[in-house]
Amino acid sequence: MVSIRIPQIQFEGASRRARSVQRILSAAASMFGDQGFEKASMLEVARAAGVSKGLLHYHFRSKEHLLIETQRAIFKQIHHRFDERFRRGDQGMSTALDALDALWEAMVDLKPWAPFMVETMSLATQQNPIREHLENFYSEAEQLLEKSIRQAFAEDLDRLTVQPRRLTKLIRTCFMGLLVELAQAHTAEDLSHIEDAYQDFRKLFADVILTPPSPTEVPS
Amino acid sequence: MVSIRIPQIQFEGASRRARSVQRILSAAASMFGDQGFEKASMLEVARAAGVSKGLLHYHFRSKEHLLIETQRAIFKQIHHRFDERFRRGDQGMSTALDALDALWEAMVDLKPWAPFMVETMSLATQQNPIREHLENFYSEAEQLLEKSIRQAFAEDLDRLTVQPRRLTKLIRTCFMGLLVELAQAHTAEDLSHIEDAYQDFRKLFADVILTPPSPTEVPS
DNA sequence: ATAACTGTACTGGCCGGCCAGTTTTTTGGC
DNA sequence: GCCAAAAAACTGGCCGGCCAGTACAGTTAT
Repeated sequence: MVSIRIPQIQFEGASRRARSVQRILSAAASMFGDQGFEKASMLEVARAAGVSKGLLHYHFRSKEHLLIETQRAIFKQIHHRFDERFRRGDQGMSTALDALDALWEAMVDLKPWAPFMVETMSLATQQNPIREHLENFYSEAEQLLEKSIRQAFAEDLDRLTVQPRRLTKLIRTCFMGLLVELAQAHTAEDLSHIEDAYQDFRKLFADVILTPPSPTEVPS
Repeated sequence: MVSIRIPQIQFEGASRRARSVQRILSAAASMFGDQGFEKASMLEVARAAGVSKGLLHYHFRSKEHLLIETQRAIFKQIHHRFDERFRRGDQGMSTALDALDALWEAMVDLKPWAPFMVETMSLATQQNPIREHLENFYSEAEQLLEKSIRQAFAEDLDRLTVQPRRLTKLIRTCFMGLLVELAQAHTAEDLSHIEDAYQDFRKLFADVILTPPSPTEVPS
């Protein structure tokens, strides 16, 4: 039997309905991440959530709808964590690098969901009826990222060597890579390597994107 | 019916057996990439390869073995393309950046297999009997990358601001991200954005990793 | 003569969806 | 408060279809 570690996604409503839905969504993210969408059965998800299989179809039209709603919940969670870290300006969070750190910390916090995210990344590349939905989520996340970047870099716009749009794509790609690595990490050593990688990315951004080499320096 | 575009993986043996195996492997990579490993059926793979279902089980013990062999063939292909680009020193390919370009070009050449690679990345994060095999492939690829990096940077080792081991992880992460983006790209516009992202990565590496900021410059 | 290959038929298991029936919660009249 | 009655939430088993794998007798290429 697979380890059943199910961190809760969220606690918004205290109604019976809301609680059940949350438990199902959390279990779904776990099972879909651990076993893959196709391999994980509705019965297993139900068992992991501690409810009956019928209830899954009562709250969600189909297995695919369950996946979509799970994805939606995870993205909501990411946005929430990101806002929480970044918006609470209690530590002078104002520079672009702080925003980057906020995003990274949100991702590390949500590491348990990384395998599920990678699964959806794979599903988004395949030919299936839910691809459009998944792409929309990623597109929305990218727009949020771009907005945050423009906001975070507001006071440093003139120091930027790369336009915000292009910088968004670059950071998106970085975090895609980091997400995959996070999902594959098993040991604490793996994790520290990934943390190193992030710190290197951070340094690259700090040195080149924000602070272009002094103009007196002549490139080869 | 799904589009059946099946670029050949390889043409090494001209024997009937070899030809059949190649066609099956190519079809498998296509179908597993398009539909996912679980969803794609052996019958569909057989049809796409233009052979009978029985032949699949004649050459491969099981569906999982077919996946492993497909993955092995793709990695072989990547190594081959990389060597082809990098080793043929007909254009003064000698610097580390040229090696990076060679790797990138190999990946772009093999873009049709990107969805399959992403699928295996996802499978590698999940709990299933083939994870170990997939991880081994990725581990071997990383070792090859590190070897190439040490070789490519041989004459610039003293200019490096990051140790080769750590640089390897960083580049691995970059290319993981780029691979995911490649797999999701549909339009030529998408592709050009990804190409931009690579060029930005390249510039970051060129400016910071290889050419540290002049020591007179004082960081904040 | 041997290896490669086809086509069909069969099986054993799994799973998504469905539904008839049960339990819990809410509602509203008193 | 209290108690039906209605509504919502929930259960568990059934069904039809799909699919990996097997078996095998016959066909084609080397």
